[in-house]
Amino acid sequence: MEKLDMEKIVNVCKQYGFIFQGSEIYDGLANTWDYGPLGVKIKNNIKDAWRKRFIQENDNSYELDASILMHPKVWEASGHVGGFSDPLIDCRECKTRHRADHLIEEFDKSIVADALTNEEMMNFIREKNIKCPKCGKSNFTDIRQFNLMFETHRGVINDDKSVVYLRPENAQGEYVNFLNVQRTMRAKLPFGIGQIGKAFRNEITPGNFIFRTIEFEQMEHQLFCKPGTDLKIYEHYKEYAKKFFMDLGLPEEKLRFHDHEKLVFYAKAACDIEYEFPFGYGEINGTHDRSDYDLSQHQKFSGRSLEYLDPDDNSKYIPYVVESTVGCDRTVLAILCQAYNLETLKDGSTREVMKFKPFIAPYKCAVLPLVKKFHTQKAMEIYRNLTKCFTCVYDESGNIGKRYRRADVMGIPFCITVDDETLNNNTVTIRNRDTMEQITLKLDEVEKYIMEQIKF
RNA sequence: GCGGGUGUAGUUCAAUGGUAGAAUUCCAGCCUUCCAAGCUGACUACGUGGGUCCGAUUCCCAUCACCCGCUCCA
Repeated sequence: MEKLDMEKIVNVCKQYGFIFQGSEIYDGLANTWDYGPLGVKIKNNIKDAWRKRFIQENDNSYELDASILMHPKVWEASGHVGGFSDPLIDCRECKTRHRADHLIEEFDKSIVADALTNEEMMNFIREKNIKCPKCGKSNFTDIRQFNLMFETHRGVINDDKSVVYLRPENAQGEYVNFLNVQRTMRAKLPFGIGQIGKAFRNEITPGNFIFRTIEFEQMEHQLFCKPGTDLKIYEHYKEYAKKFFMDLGLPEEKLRFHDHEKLVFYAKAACDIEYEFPFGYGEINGTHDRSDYDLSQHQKFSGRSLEYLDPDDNSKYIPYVVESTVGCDRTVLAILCQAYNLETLKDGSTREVMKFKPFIAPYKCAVLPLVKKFHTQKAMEIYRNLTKCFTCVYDESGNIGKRYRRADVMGIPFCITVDDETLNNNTVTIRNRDTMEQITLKLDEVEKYIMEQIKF
Protein backbone atom coordinates (compact mmCIF):
# COMPACT_ATOMS: atom_id res chain seq x y z
CA MET A 1 0.00 0.00 0.00
CA GLU A 2 2.69 2.48 1.03
CA LYS A 3 4.95 1.43 -1.77
CA LEU A 4 2.12 1.83 -4.20
CA ASP A 5 1.63 5.43 -3.20
CA MET A 6 5.22 6.42 -3.91
CA GLU A 7 5.08 4.63 -7.24
CA LYS A 8 1.99 6.60 -8.15
CA ILE A 9 3.67 9.86 -7.29
CA VAL A 10 6.80 8.99 -9.26
CA ASN A 11 4.55 8.06 -12.14
CA VAL A 12 2.54 11.27 -12.11
CA CYS A 13 5.77 13.23 -11.92
CA LYS A 14 7.12 11.46 -14.96
CA GLN A 15 3.93 11.57 -16.99
CA TYR A 16 3.06 15.19 -16.55
CA GLY A 17 6.51 16.75 -16.50
CA PHE A 18 7.24 17.37 -12.83
CA ILE A 19 10.34 15.21 -12.36
CA PHE A 20 12.24 12.84 -14.64
CA GLN A 21 14.91 10.31 -13.94
CA GLY A 22 18.37 11.79 -14.47
CA SER A 23 20.13 10.87 -17.74
CA GLU A 24 17.14 8.72 -18.59
CA ILE A 25 18.08 7.91 -22.19
CA TYR A 26 21.28 6.37 -20.86
CA ASP A 27 19.25 4.22 -18.44
CA GLY A 28 19.62 6.82 -15.76
CA LEU A 29 22.35 7.71 -13.33
CA ALA A 30 21.42 6.31 -9.94
CA ASN A 31 19.77 8.74 -7.57
CA THR A 32 19.82 11.75 -9.80
CA TRP A 33 16.57 13.33 -10.86
CA ASP A 34 15.82 16.15 -13.25
CA TYR A 35 13.11 18.70 -12.59
CA GLY A 36 10.82 19.05 -15.59
CA PRO A 37 8.84 22.10 -16.66
CA LEU A 38 6.24 21.75 -13.90
CA GLY A 39 8.62 20.60 -11.19
CA VAL A 40 11.05 23.43 -11.64
CA LYS A 41 8.24 25.96 -11.23
CA ILE A 42 7.12 24.33 -7.99
CA LYS A 43 10.67 24.29 -6.73
CA ASN A 44 11.18 27.93 -7.61
CA ASN A 45 7.91 28.88 -5.94
CA ILE A 46 9.04 27.10 -2.78
CA LYS A 47 12.35 28.92 -2.90
CA ASP A 48 10.56 32.23 -3.34
CA ALA A 49 8.31 31.42 -0.40
CA TRP A 50 11.33 30.59 1.73
CA ARG A 51 13.07 33.81 0.70
CA LYS A 52 10.01 35.76 1.67
CA ARG A 53 9.74 34.20 5.14
CA PHE A 54 13.39 33.76 6.04
CA ILE A 55 14.96 36.79 4.37
CA GLN A 56 12.48 39.41 3.34
CA GLU A 57 10.13 39.30 6.32
CA ASN A 58 12.82 38.30 8.78
CA ASP A 59 14.53 41.31 10.33
CA ASN A 60 18.24 41.69 9.70
CA SER A 61 18.46 38.81 7.29
CA TYR A 62 20.54 38.84 4.15
CA GLU A 63 20.88 36.45 1.28
CA LEU A 64 24.12 35.03 0.02
CA ASP A 65 25.06 32.86 -2.93
CA ALA A 66 28.43 31.39 -2.10
CA SER A 67 30.61 29.31 -4.36
CA ILE A 68 30.13 25.56 -4.38
CA LEU A 69 33.89 25.05 -4.58
CA MET A 70 35.63 26.39 -1.53
CA HIS A 71 39.19 26.42 -0.26
CA PRO A 72 40.07 22.88 0.91
CA LYS A 73 41.01 24.24 4.31
CA VAL A 74 37.38 25.17 4.87
CA TRP A 75 36.60 21.48 5.10
CA GLU A 76 39.49 20.79 7.41
CA ALA A 77 38.24 23.53 9.71
CA SER A 78 34.67 22.30 9.59
CA GLY A 79 35.71 18.75 10.38
CA HIS A 80 34.46 17.29 7.12
CA VAL A 81 37.89 16.19 5.97
CA GLY A 82 38.61 13.23 8.18
CA GLY A 83 35.34 13.28 10.06
CA PHE A 84 32.97 13.02 7.16
CA SER A 85 34.25 9.71 5.98
CA ASP A 86 33.42 6.35 7.43
CA PRO A 87 35.65 3.29 7.72
CA LEU A 88 33.39 0.47 6.58
CA ILE A 89 33.89 -3.22 6.95
CA ASP A 90 31.82 -6.18 5.74
CA CYS A 91 31.20 -9.49 7.44
CA ARG A 92 31.97 -12.21 4.93
CA GLU A 93 29.74 -14.68 6.74
CA CYS A 94 26.42 -12.88 7.06
CA LYS A 95 27.06 -10.11 4.53
CA THR A 96 26.26 -7.28 6.88
CA ARG A 97 28.17 -4.03 6.86
CA HIS A 98 29.55 -2.30 9.91
CA ARG A 99 31.57 0.70 10.84
CA ALA A 100 34.98 -0.46 11.96
CA ASP A 101 35.31 2.34 14.52
CA HIS A 102 31.98 1.42 16.09
CA LEU A 103 32.98 -2.23 16.39
CA ILE A 104 36.17 -1.28 18.20
CA GLU A 105 34.54 1.22 20.52
CA GLU A 106 31.87 -1.27 21.51
CA PHE A 107 34.51 -3.88 22.16
CA ASP A 108 36.54 -1.57 24.35
CA LYS A 109 34.87 1.62 25.42
CA SER A 110 38.14 3.20 26.52
CA ILE A 111 39.42 3.39 22.97
CA VAL A 112 38.80 6.39 20.75
CA ALA A 113 38.79 4.71 17.37
CA ASP A 114 38.79 8.03 15.53
CA ALA A 115 42.40 8.40 16.53
CA LEU A 116 43.42 5.17 14.83
CA THR A 117 44.40 4.71 11.22
CA ASN A 118 42.55 2.19 9.13
CA GLU A 119 45.49 -0.17 9.36
CA GLU A 120 45.56 0.11 13.13
CA MET A 121 41.86 -0.53 13.35
CA MET A 122 42.18 -3.54 11.09
CA ASN A 123 45.01 -4.97 13.16
CA PHE A 124 43.07 -4.37 16.34
CA ILE A 125 40.02 -6.19 15.00
CA ARG A 126 42.14 -9.15 13.87
CA GLU A 127 44.22 -9.34 17.08
CA LYS A 128 41.26 -9.15 19.43
CA ASN A 129 39.22 -11.38 17.20
CA ILE A 130 36.28 -9.01 17.37
CA LYS A 131 33.04 -10.73 16.42
CA CYS A 132 30.36 -9.67 14.01
CA PRO A 133 27.48 -8.34 16.14
CA LYS A 134 25.00 -10.12 13.92
CA CYS A 135 26.34 -13.61 13.33
CA GLY A 136 29.07 -13.82 15.97
CA LYS A 137 31.75 -14.90 13.54
CA SER A 138 34.97 -13.08 12.87
CA ASN A 139 35.59 -13.05 9.16
CA PHE A 140 35.77 -9.49 7.94
CA THR A 141 36.84 -7.87 4.71
CA ASP A 142 39.43 -5.11 4.77
CA ILE A 143 38.38 -1.66 5.81
CA ARG A 144 37.24 0.54 3.01
CA GLN A 145 37.12 4.24 3.49
CA PHE A 146 33.86 5.71 2.38
CA ASN A 147 34.24 9.44 1.97
CA LEU A 148 30.97 11.27 1.76
CA MET A 149 32.51 14.26 0.02
CA PHE A 150 32.75 14.42 -3.74
CA GLU A 151 36.22 15.25 -4.87
CA THR A 152 37.40 16.92 -8.02
CA HIS A 153 40.53 18.62 -9.22
CA ARG A 154 41.31 22.13 -10.33
CA GLY A 155 43.86 22.76 -12.98
CA VAL A 156 44.96 20.27 -15.58
CA ILE A 157 47.09 18.08 -13.32
CA ASN A 158 45.38 15.69 -10.95
CA ASP A 159 47.66 15.72 -7.96
CA ASP A 160 46.96 15.98 -4.26
CA LYS A 161 47.53 19.71 -4.26
CA SER A 162 44.79 20.27 -6.80
CA VAL A 163 42.01 18.48 -4.91
CA VAL A 164 38.89 20.52 -4.30
CA TYR A 165 35.59 19.33 -2.90
CA LEU A 166 32.02 19.88 -3.91
CA ARG A 167 30.53 21.31 -0.75
CA PRO A 168 28.74 18.72 1.41
CA GLU A 169 26.76 21.47 3.12
CA ASN A 170 26.16 25.13 2.40
CA ALA A 171 26.61 26.53 5.86
CA GLN A 172 30.35 27.07 5.57
CA GLY A 173 29.69 29.65 2.84
CA GLU A 174 27.79 31.74 5.34
CA TYR A 175 30.42 31.30 8.04
CA VAL A 176 33.37 32.34 5.92
CA ASN A 177 31.40 35.39 4.78
CA PHE A 178 30.22 36.33 8.24
CA LEU A 179 32.43 39.40 8.46
CA ASN A 180 31.83 40.47 4.88
CA VAL A 181 28.09 40.56 5.34
CA GLN A 182 28.28 42.04 8.81
CA ARG A 183 30.49 44.89 7.62
CA THR A 184 28.82 45.72 4.32
CA MET A 185 25.28 45.53 5.69
CA ARG A 186 26.38 47.32 8.87
CA ALA A 187 24.60 44.50 10.66
CA LYS A 188 24.24 44.25 14.39
CA LEU A 189 23.73 41.00 16.22
CA PRO A 190 21.46 39.16 16.01
CA PHE A 191 21.44 38.97 12.24
CA GLY A 192 21.03 36.20 9.72
CA ILE A 193 22.59 35.04 6.49
CA GLY A 194 20.52 32.79 4.28
CA GLN A 195 21.45 30.82 1.27
CA ILE A 196 19.79 28.55 -1.25
CA GLY A 197 22.10 26.24 -3.07
CA LYS A 198 23.24 22.80 -3.99
CA ALA A 199 25.27 20.46 -1.86
CA PHE A 200 26.71 17.07 -2.72
CA ARG A 201 27.09 13.93 -0.69
CA ASN A 202 28.29 10.54 -1.73
CA GLU A 203 25.58 8.78 0.26
CA ILE A 204 25.91 5.05 0.62
CA THR A 205 22.25 4.35 0.28
CA PRO A 206 20.21 7.06 -1.30
CA GLY A 207 16.66 6.38 -2.29
CA ASN A 208 12.98 7.12 -1.95
CA PHE A 209 12.77 9.17 -5.13
CA ILE A 210 14.08 12.68 -4.48
CA PHE A 211 14.15 12.22 -0.69
CA ARG A 212 17.81 11.25 -0.52
CA THR A 213 19.95 12.00 -3.52
CA ILE A 214 23.64 12.55 -4.07
CA GLU A 215 23.06 16.12 -5.25
CA PHE A 216 20.50 18.20 -3.44
CA GLU A 217 19.45 21.71 -2.67
CA GLN A 218 19.25 23.26 0.76
CA MET A 219 17.61 26.44 1.97
CA GLU A 220 19.63 27.51 4.96
CA HIS A 221 19.47 30.32 7.42
CA GLN A 222 22.31 30.96 9.86
CA LEU A 223 21.46 33.30 12.68
CA PHE A 224 24.47 34.87 14.39
CA CYS A 225 23.79 35.87 17.96
CA LYS A 226 25.26 36.70 21.33
CA PRO A 227 26.19 33.66 23.40
CA GLY A 228 23.45 33.02 25.89
CA THR A 229 20.68 34.22 23.61
CA ASP A 230 21.05 31.17 21.37
CA LEU A 231 18.62 28.76 23.02
CA LYS A 232 15.72 31.17 22.90
CA ILE A 233 16.43 31.81 19.23
CA TYR A 234 16.74 28.07 18.65
CA GLU A 235 13.24 27.52 20.06
CA HIS A 236 11.92 30.37 17.95
CA TYR A 237 13.29 28.93 14.72
CA LYS A 238 11.85 25.50 15.38
CA GLU A 239 8.38 27.00 15.48
CA TYR A 240 9.12 29.44 12.67
CA ALA A 241 10.11 26.59 10.36
CA LYS A 242 7.05 24.57 11.30
CA LYS A 243 4.81 27.54 10.54
CA PHE A 244 6.56 27.89 7.19
CA PHE A 245 5.71 24.32 6.24
CA MET A 246 2.12 24.75 7.32
CA ASP A 247 1.86 27.89 5.21
CA LEU A 248 3.10 25.84 2.27
CA GLY A 249 0.14 23.53 2.72
CA LEU A 250 1.55 20.71 4.83
CA PRO A 251 -1.01 19.88 7.53
CA GLU A 252 0.07 20.03 11.16
CA GLU A 253 -0.98 16.44 11.85
CA LYS A 254 1.59 15.22 9.34
CA LEU A 255 4.42 17.21 10.91
CA ARG A 256 6.33 16.37 14.05
CA PHE A 257 9.41 17.49 15.93
CA HIS A 258 12.17 15.03 16.52
CA ASP A 259 14.72 16.13 19.11
CA HIS A 260 18.16 14.62 18.75
CA GLU A 261 19.38 12.79 21.80
CA LYS A 262 22.79 11.97 20.40
CA LEU A 263 24.34 15.22 19.26
CA VAL A 264 27.12 15.51 16.72
CA PHE A 265 30.24 17.17 17.95
CA TYR A 266 29.51 20.71 16.81
CA ALA A 267 25.93 20.88 18.09
CA LYS A 268 24.61 22.11 21.38
CA ALA A 269 21.03 21.26 20.47
CA ALA A 270 19.38 19.78 17.40
CA CYS A 271 15.81 19.16 16.35
CA ASP A 272 14.32 17.94 13.10
CA ILE A 273 10.93 18.57 11.67
CA GLU A 274 9.64 15.42 10.03
CA TYR A 275 6.84 15.02 7.54
CA GLU A 276 4.86 11.84 7.22
CA PHE A 277 5.74 10.62 3.74
CA PRO A 278 4.09 7.53 2.25
CA PHE A 279 7.25 5.62 3.23
CA GLY A 280 7.23 6.95 6.80
CA TYR A 281 8.38 10.03 8.66
CA GLY A 282 11.35 11.80 7.08
CA GLU A 283 13.32 14.90 7.98
CA ILE A 284 12.54 18.05 6.03
CA ASN A 285 14.10 20.62 8.33
CA GLY A 286 16.81 20.76 10.92
CA THR A 287 17.29 23.41 13.56
CA HIS A 288 20.72 23.32 15.15
CA ASP A 289 22.41 25.30 17.83
CA ARG A 290 25.97 25.14 16.53
CA SER A 291 27.41 27.30 19.31
CA ASP A 292 30.60 29.11 18.30
CA TYR A 293 32.12 25.93 16.96
CA ASP A 294 32.29 26.82 13.28
CA LEU A 295 33.44 30.41 13.61
CA SER A 296 36.03 29.41 16.19
CA GLN A 297 37.35 26.75 13.87
CA HIS A 298 37.59 29.18 10.98
CA GLN A 299 39.30 31.71 13.17
CA LYS A 300 41.81 29.06 14.13
CA PHE A 301 42.43 27.71 10.64
CA SER A 302 42.40 31.02 8.76
CA GLY A 303 44.24 33.02 11.36
CA ARG A 304 41.71 35.82 10.94
CA SER A 305 39.78 37.21 13.85
CA LEU A 306 36.08 36.47 13.53
CA GLU A 307 35.16 38.26 16.70
CA TYR A 308 32.32 40.70 16.90
CA LEU A 309 32.61 43.97 18.74
CA ASP A 310 29.34 44.40 20.57
CA PRO A 311 28.44 48.11 20.53
CA ASP A 312 26.16 47.66 23.54
CA ASP A 313 28.93 46.98 26.01
CA ASN A 314 32.09 47.09 23.91
CA SER A 315 32.70 43.42 24.58
CA LYS A 316 34.31 41.19 22.00
CA TYR A 317 33.23 37.66 21.35
CA ILE A 318 32.74 35.01 18.70
CA PRO A 319 29.01 34.83 17.96
CA TYR A 320 26.94 31.73 18.41
CA VAL A 321 25.10 30.34 15.41
CA VAL A 322 21.60 28.94 15.22
CA GLU A 323 20.98 27.18 11.95
CA SER A 324 17.63 26.46 10.35
CA THR A 325 18.04 24.37 7.25
CA VAL A 326 15.25 23.23 4.97
CA GLY A 327 15.72 20.48 2.42
CA CYS A 328 14.44 22.00 -0.78
CA ASP A 329 13.97 18.77 -2.72
CA ARG A 330 12.41 17.10 0.30
CA THR A 331 9.98 19.97 0.63
CA VAL A 332 9.08 19.57 -3.03
CA LEU A 333 8.47 15.89 -2.38
CA ALA A 334 6.33 16.58 0.67
CA ILE A 335 4.30 19.10 -1.32
CA LEU A 336 3.86 16.60 -4.16
CA CYS A 337 2.78 13.84 -1.76
CA GLN A 338 0.36 16.21 -0.10
CA ALA A 339 -0.99 17.47 -3.42
CA TYR A 340 -1.69 14.05 -4.85
CA ASN A 341 -5.35 13.11 -4.82
CA LEU A 342 -7.02 10.12 -6.35
CA GLU A 343 -10.63 11.10 -6.90
CA THR A 344 -13.36 8.57 -7.49
CA LEU A 345 -15.95 9.67 -9.97
CA LYS A 346 -19.65 8.85 -10.09
CA ASP A 347 -19.09 6.02 -12.53
CA GLY A 348 -16.52 4.44 -10.22
CA SER A 349 -13.50 5.39 -12.30
CA THR A 350 -10.67 7.36 -10.77
CA ARG A 351 -8.66 10.35 -11.81
CA GLU A 352 -5.55 12.00 -10.44
CA VAL A 353 -5.69 15.59 -9.27
CA MET A 354 -2.81 17.63 -7.95
CA LYS A 355 -3.91 20.18 -5.36
CA PHE A 356 -1.36 22.84 -4.62
CA LYS A 357 -1.77 26.09 -2.79
CA PRO A 358 -2.12 28.70 -5.55
CA PHE A 359 1.31 30.26 -4.91
CA ILE A 360 2.92 26.81 -5.22
CA ALA A 361 1.07 25.80 -8.38
CA PRO A 362 3.36 25.65 -11.42
CA TYR A 363 0.74 27.29 -13.60
CA LYS A 364 -1.72 29.65 -12.02
CA CYS A 365 -4.35 29.69 -14.68
CA ALA A 366 -5.59 27.87 -17.77
CA VAL A 367 -7.36 29.78 -20.50
CA LEU A 368 -9.86 27.58 -22.30
CA PRO A 369 -12.05 28.41 -25.25
CA LEU A 370 -15.44 26.81 -24.69
CA VAL A 371 -15.69 25.83 -28.33
CA LYS A 372 -12.59 25.92 -30.46
CA LYS A 373 -14.40 27.16 -33.55
CA PHE A 374 -15.91 30.24 -31.92
CA HIS A 375 -13.78 31.29 -29.00
CA THR A 376 -10.17 30.61 -29.95
CA GLN A 377 -9.19 34.09 -30.97
CA LYS A 378 -10.55 35.84 -27.90
CA ALA A 379 -9.09 33.18 -25.63
CA MET A 380 -5.65 33.60 -27.16
CA GLU A 381 -5.87 37.34 -26.63
CA ILE A 382 -6.74 36.89 -22.95
CA TYR A 383 -4.01 34.31 -22.53
CA ARG A 384 -1.39 36.66 -23.98
CA ASN A 385 -2.39 39.41 -21.59
CA LEU A 386 -2.36 37.21 -18.51
CA THR A 387 1.05 35.69 -19.23
CA LYS A 388 2.49 39.14 -18.58
CA CYS A 389 1.47 38.73 -14.93
CA PHE A 390 1.73 35.06 -14.06
CA THR A 391 2.17 31.61 -15.57
CA CYS A 392 -0.69 30.45 -17.76
CA VAL A 393 -1.47 27.66 -20.16
CA TYR A 394 -3.71 27.80 -23.17
CA ASP A 395 -5.54 24.64 -24.21
CA GLU A 396 -7.99 24.15 -27.05
CA SER A 397 -7.70 20.47 -27.83
CA GLY A 398 -10.44 17.93 -27.12
CA ASN A 399 -13.57 19.21 -25.47
CA ILE A 400 -14.07 21.50 -22.52
CA GLY A 401 -14.23 18.60 -20.06
CA LYS A 402 -10.89 17.26 -21.17
CA ARG A 403 -9.36 20.68 -20.88
CA TYR A 404 -10.51 20.95 -17.26
CA ARG A 405 -9.13 17.51 -16.48
CA ARG A 406 -5.75 18.27 -17.97
CA ALA A 407 -5.60 21.47 -15.95
CA ASP A 408 -6.52 19.53 -12.78
CA VAL A 409 -3.72 17.01 -13.00
CA MET A 410 -1.23 19.81 -13.62
CA GLY A 411 -2.47 21.41 -10.41
CA ILE A 412 -3.77 24.58 -12.02
CA PRO A 413 -5.94 26.40 -9.48
CA PHE A 414 -7.90 28.64 -11.85
CA CYS A 415 -9.55 27.90 -15.17
CA ILE A 416 -10.89 30.71 -17.30
CA THR A 417 -13.46 29.71 -19.85
CA VAL A 418 -14.07 31.96 -22.79
CA ASP A 419 -17.62 31.75 -24.20
CA ASP A 420 -20.18 33.84 -26.04
CA GLU A 421 -20.62 36.00 -22.95
CA THR A 422 -16.98 36.95 -23.27
CA LEU A 423 -17.47 38.02 -26.86
CA ASN A 424 -20.64 39.95 -26.12
CA ASN A 425 -20.20 41.29 -22.57
CA ASN A 426 -16.50 40.99 -21.83
CA THR A 427 -17.06 38.59 -18.95
CA VAL A 428 -15.42 35.24 -18.28
CA THR A 429 -16.18 32.29 -16.03
CA ILE A 430 -13.43 31.45 -13.55
CA ARG A 431 -13.50 28.07 -11.92
CA ASN A 432 -11.70 27.67 -8.61
CA ARG A 433 -10.36 24.14 -8.50
CA ASP A 434 -10.36 23.90 -4.70
CA THR A 435 -13.95 24.92 -4.18
CA MET A 436 -15.20 23.99 -7.67
CA GLU A 437 -17.11 27.26 -7.54
CA GLN A 438 -17.53 29.27 -10.67
CA ILE A 439 -17.63 33.02 -10.63
CA THR A 440 -18.20 35.46 -13.43
CA LEU A 441 -15.84 38.37 -13.72
CA LYS A 442 -15.37 41.30 -16.02
CA LEU A 443 -12.26 40.79 -18.12
CA ASP A 444 -10.42 43.72 -16.58
CA GLU A 445 -10.93 42.30 -13.08
CA VAL A 446 -9.39 38.91 -13.81
CA GLU A 447 -5.76 39.86 -13.39
CA LYS A 448 -6.32 41.53 -10.02
CA TYR A 449 -8.47 38.66 -8.78
CA ILE A 450 -5.87 35.99 -9.53
CA MET A 451 -2.93 38.09 -8.36
CA GLU A 452 -4.69 38.40 -5.01
CA GLN A 453 -5.15 34.63 -4.78
CA ILE A 454 -1.59 33.65 -5.57
CA LYS A 455 0.09 35.68 -2.83
CA PHE A 456 2.16 33.86 -0.25
C1' G B 1 28.11 -2.64 -1.12
C1' C B 2 25.03 -7.32 0.27
C1' G B 3 20.27 -10.26 -0.27
C1' G B 4 15.47 -10.56 -2.81
C1' G B 5 12.22 -8.73 -6.74
C1' U B 6 11.22 -6.13 -11.40
C1' G B 7 12.42 -4.39 -16.56
C1' U B 8 7.56 -4.83 -23.58
C1' A B 9 4.79 2.30 -26.63
C1' G B 10 4.27 8.40 -22.38
C1' U B 11 1.06 5.12 -19.01
C1' U B 12 -1.40 0.29 -17.81
C1' C B 13 -1.29 -4.59 -19.47
C1' A B 14 -0.94 -8.94 -23.33
C1' A B 15 1.26 -12.74 -26.46
C1' U B 16 5.45 -15.42 -28.47
C1' G B 17 12.18 -19.72 -29.65
C1' G B 18 10.36 -17.45 -36.15
C1' U B 19 11.49 -9.53 -34.47
C1' A B 20 4.99 -8.09 -31.03
C1' G B 21 -1.29 -6.91 -29.78
C1' A B 22 -4.61 -3.87 -27.07
C1' A B 23 -6.53 0.04 -23.91
C1' U B 24 -5.41 4.78 -22.64
C1' U B 25 -2.48 9.22 -23.41
C1' C B 26 -0.46 12.42 -27.07
C1' C B 27 -0.81 14.61 -32.29
C1' A B 28 -3.86 15.94 -36.91
C1' G B 29 -8.85 16.36 -38.84
C1' C B 30 -14.32 16.19 -38.27
C1' C B 31 -17.76 17.06 -34.47
C1' U B 32 -18.67 19.43 -29.76
C1' U B 33 -21.78 25.72 -25.94
C1' C B 34 -19.06 23.91 -19.17
C1' C B 35 -16.12 18.92 -16.39
C1' A B 36 -12.05 12.84 -19.93
C1' A B 37 -18.95 11.98 -25.53
C1' G B 38 -18.31 10.14 -30.68
C1' C B 39 -15.83 9.19 -35.63
C1' U B 40 -11.33 8.99 -38.92
C1' G B 41 -6.22 8.94 -39.31
C1' A B 42 -1.06 9.21 -37.63
C1' C B 43 2.99 8.29 -34.14
C1' U B 44 5.19 5.23 -30.52
C1' A B 45 7.95 -0.37 -27.20
C1' C B 46 10.77 -5.79 -26.17
C1' G B 47 16.68 -1.37 -20.74
C1' U B 48 21.95 -2.44 -22.58
C1' G B 49 25.88 -5.93 -23.95
C1' G B 50 27.37 -10.81 -24.63
C1' G B 51 26.31 -16.25 -25.11
C1' U B 52 23.40 -20.71 -26.77
C1' C B 53 20.63 -21.47 -31.33
C1' C B 54 19.50 -21.76 -38.33
C1' G B 55 16.85 -17.93 -35.62
C1' A B 56 16.29 -14.73 -28.93
C1' U B 57 11.69 -9.93 -26.77
C1' U B 58 11.30 -15.13 -24.92
C1' C B 59 16.54 -19.48 -22.51
C1' C B 60 21.56 -18.44 -19.99
C1' C B 61 25.35 -14.81 -18.24
C1' A B 62 26.85 -9.95 -17.31
C1' U B 63 25.60 -4.94 -16.83
C1' C B 64 22.43 -0.69 -15.93
C1' A B 65 18.17 1.30 -13.60
C1' C B 66 14.09 1.03 -10.25
C1' C B 67 11.47 -1.24 -5.87
C1' C B 68 11.76 -3.93 -0.90
C1' G B 69 15.07 -5.35 3.17
C1' C B 70 20.08 -4.70 5.49
C1' U B 71 24.12 -1.37 6.21
C1' C B 72 24.86 4.08 6.28
C1' C B 73 23.26 9.14 6.81
C1' A B 74 26.13 16.59 9.53
